[in-house]
Amino acid sequence: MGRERGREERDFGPGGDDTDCSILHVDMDAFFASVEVRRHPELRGKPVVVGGTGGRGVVSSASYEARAFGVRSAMPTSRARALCPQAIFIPPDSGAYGEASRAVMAILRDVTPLVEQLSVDEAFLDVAGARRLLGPPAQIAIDLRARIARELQLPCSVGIAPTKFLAKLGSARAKPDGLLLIPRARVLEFLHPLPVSTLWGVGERSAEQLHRVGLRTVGDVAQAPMGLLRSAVGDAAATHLHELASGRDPRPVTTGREEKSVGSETTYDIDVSDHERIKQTMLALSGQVGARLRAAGQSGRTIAIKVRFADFKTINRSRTLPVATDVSQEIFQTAWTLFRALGPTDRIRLIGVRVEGLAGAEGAARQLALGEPERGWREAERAIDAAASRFGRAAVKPASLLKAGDRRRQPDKRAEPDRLDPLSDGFTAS
DNA sequence: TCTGGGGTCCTAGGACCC
DNA sequence: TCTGGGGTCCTAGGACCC
Repeated sequence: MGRERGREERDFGPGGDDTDCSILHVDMDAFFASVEVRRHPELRGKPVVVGGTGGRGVVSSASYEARAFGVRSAMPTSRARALCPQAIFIPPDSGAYGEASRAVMAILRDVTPLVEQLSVDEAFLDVAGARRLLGPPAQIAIDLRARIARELQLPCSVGIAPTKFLAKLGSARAKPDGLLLIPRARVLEFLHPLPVSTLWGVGERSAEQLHRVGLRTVGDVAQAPMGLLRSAVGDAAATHLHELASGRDPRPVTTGREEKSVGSETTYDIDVSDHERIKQTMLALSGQVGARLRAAGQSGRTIAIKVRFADFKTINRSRTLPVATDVSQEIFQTAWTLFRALGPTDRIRLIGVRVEGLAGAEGAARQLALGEPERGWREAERAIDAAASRFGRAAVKPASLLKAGDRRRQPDKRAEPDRLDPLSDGFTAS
């Protein structure tokens, strides 16, 4: 096993022991922060925090300079400010990160079509088939890092190992801006001293359960009797964790995973009691979800809402329709019915709308053929989609989302519901 | 310090069918 | 007249990941 930061050639030359290490895990370093630094070069070397800057924001990404002060992802922005007041705080720009992500993934796919994208900033590659053309995996990783740095000016770390889980551990250990090869012969030596929380699928709760029965390291889990493991985390997880802890992980790198649900949610700056306000939010969220479904040519049968109360208690309610839909109006009507069924509520912090059980658009097509009443809505919404793609989403919106003043002037883009997508309950163009 | 928004997967109970 | 067990679908909750 060798660690590299600018010393790749010596540690990972073609003679390196990367026999049957054909899985690469590529993970961008402090991705959002790095993209911001790239477009604002004056920020280089400074603590940069990307995250919600409103009262209830959390940190999405922190540069390593900010991490030195203890700033971490998912931490409330207010805490990050307390830890590092001199940091530069930047609101997220998902469009920019998506664009950077596509550029990264394109480079990865240039190496091999066997790329499994895990999230916006990480992916697995199986380079077994690329060996003959591009050299041993370690060399491929070295070239890949160099190319991403040169063409995109973005740092990343790469793990190389016999399995996905180990490759992921490798990239984590190599950060920032490094590379780590874990040869098969040294897998257990690497794995067993690590804390149980390193295992994929072990979060705070499972770690607690494992600690409770005396298991603290990955080695402990590998050697634990299955009965004990099952009592701590349940049947399925026990089997899975025991495999991972033993260095086994048969999951292949797979391409083209299908999406299973599409949702949108929003947290209020101040908890809301007014159900009319909730209704407007649901209308807007349903509009976003419907628009994304239609853009993706998908539809789903199950409509789910999520409600988080002031005390952070969170509930979900769902209803499955006889026929899949991609119609915002139908999503909204179902969501609103589910909400009203709750009766009077405590103050609400978050509202979410999600469509699950996705299938291609055949469901929707069938509905169209049957001439069901949603047909009118679908056509109206398609017209809005077309207008929005020409003039922007802000140009078209449901009349009920316009504030009184907006009826006479341009929509106020800063007003919360106006950022949300149109619904067709009588739309207007501006 | 007070907890975002995008998701996936698992469990468990009840309904319903055979 | 009382009752088994398997399979599938639906709903709710929760853990987890990035």
